[in-house]
Amino acid sequence: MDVNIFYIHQYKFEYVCDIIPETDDNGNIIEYYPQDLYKKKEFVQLNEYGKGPFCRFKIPTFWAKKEGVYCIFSDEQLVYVGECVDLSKRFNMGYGNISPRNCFKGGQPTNCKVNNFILNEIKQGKSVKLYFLETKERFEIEKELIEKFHPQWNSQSGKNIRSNNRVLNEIGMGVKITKDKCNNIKSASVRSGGYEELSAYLKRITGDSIRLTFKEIERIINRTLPPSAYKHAAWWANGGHSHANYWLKVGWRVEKIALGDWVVFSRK
DNA sequence: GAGGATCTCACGAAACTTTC
DNA sequence: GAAAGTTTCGTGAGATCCTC
Repeated sequence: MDVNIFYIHQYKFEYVCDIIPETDDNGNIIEYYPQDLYKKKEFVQLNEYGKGPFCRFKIPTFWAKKEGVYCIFSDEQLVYVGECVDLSKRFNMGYGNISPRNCFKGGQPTNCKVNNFILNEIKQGKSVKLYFLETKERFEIEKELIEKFHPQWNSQSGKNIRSNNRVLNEIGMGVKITKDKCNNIKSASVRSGGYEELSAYLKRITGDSIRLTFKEIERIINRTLPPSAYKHAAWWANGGHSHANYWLKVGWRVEKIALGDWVVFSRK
């Protein structure tokens, strides 16, 4: 019997390693608080799991560039299922090493959550083991396992559904209702929140790029920008939001952004 | 109730830093 | 200088809130 093989449902997972946090000379786990190192910490809020403490750990680099589904077990109990395109990166740069930025909103709360949970399990004397299934069908299998086992650390909403839709889209079966809704310019113009004025303004620009301050944009749209525009760079992403269509549809994209200060638009 | 606006999550790419 | 490691940013997508 191969002790490195473990069947979860009908899938053959390989044992990767035990997760072992770094310890000091006395064998005590080194806990750290990377959020203190973030230069802009005064301007952003910690995410739900950003408070820490966190630990550092690594898995063998043998697992680099391996795409598939991973499972984390705590004392023989399946606690988390995830997917990745590179297992080594996911753990050695993601879960195993929390960067300062990731403790804050707009960072990677899942990394914080999993790292902190692993630390707590190990502090309670439990052993945390990692298993991996190399597969291209990572989204489908991840979803299937989460639905079947309801692992404690997996969130119940958002990602799983998104992953499923991503798969459907990738195989050409997705019905992109959300995107179609966003592209419904006729109704959007009725409730555009002033962004039509921004479209019109950009349409009149003759150069290839323009830098506008937040105040200038507010004057153009004749209202204040929403708080999210000040807090989240994601608000300015070129897609994924209905308001982005107001600059995209006239051939512009956001090139650079200084939150709360200015935005550089450039022609697509 | 419909649909736009906002918030949040998650991944990967890019940029930057460190090590050899 | 190249490779490896680390950190930050950009993007896409779903959930929820809000307005009409």
